Amino acid sequence: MGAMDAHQHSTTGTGTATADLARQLRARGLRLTPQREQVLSAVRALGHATPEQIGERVPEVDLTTIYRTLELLEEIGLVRHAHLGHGAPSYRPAEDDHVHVVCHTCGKVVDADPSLVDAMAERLHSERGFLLDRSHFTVFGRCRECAEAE
Amino acid sequence: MGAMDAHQHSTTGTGTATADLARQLRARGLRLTPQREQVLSAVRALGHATPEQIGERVPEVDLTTIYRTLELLEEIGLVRHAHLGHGAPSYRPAEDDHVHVVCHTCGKVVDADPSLVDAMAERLHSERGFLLDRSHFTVFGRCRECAEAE
DNA sequence: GTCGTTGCAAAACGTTTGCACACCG
DNA sequence: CGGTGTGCAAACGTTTTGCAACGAC
Repeated sequence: MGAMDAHQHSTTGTGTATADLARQLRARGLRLTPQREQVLSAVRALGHATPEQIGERVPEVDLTTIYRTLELLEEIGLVRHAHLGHGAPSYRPAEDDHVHVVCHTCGKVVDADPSLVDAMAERLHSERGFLLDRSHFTVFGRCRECAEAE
Repeated sequence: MGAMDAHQHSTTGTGTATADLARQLRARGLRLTPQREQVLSAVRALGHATPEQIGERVPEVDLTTIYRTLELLEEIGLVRHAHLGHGAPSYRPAEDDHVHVVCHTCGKVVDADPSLVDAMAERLHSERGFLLDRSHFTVFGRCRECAEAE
């Protein structure tokens, strides 16, 4: 089991996940390996995952390789990461474009619409010429439940 | 050298930094120690600092104590921390209320006005009852200089 | 004198590096 | 076959923990 995961993320329009990967790698003179397919597949299946969680799902791939692969996949533009707390970063498919909202008290993570930061992005751009990276972005605070429980 | 730092942060209105600290500690049955005064003093003097940088400024205090003290000072509400990059967190006096804007490319950190996030805070609150913590907040992206250099 | 607090040593945690072998193209 | 990619082991930077001694109140 394991060879047949058919996540139909409509990435670049044409082609499956692996085809995207192969294309991007070839364009840079890099190689398509089973490990790279497996790690990308795991990220797509998990949605949000730390390097360690990915390692648990693909035990046959060494953790070192997972770190190196995630870095590569991020350069290629197939995955992204964000820091959702004090621990390890969380990786996800690049197509999942959203802003993370994390409760300091209960640790719950909610995905919010990227448009949430549009006003801020606009202001940073016009006032400072700063281009905000919406994906690498976490908002902390207290969720309704935790606020009420206090 | 060292004993005379007179940072007149108008904290709770009355009293000096140490008086604030002593009051807050006593209210919880905790003790005012030289180490706690020194660490708070260092944070106020440095403005932004990692635990290690604080340790360099107050070498007679053990790093372990610095970690424990920063945690305590944050609970008490006298300091705050934010994550400005992949490394160690940065601590600052609680009175310094601002939002951090960090360039991914050159690493430069700019302090922005807290009102920058007001629209987002308002929306999160009305739509989800979420109370945003403005101080623990970092915005990543690319600054004008780095964007132009590309 | 009590009990909160400290320093030291060691462990834990997440990540990176060096190197010989494996295998994609 | 050549050079990229992998696994293993070890180093690394940061933070936490356990414990005996210390000192604020």
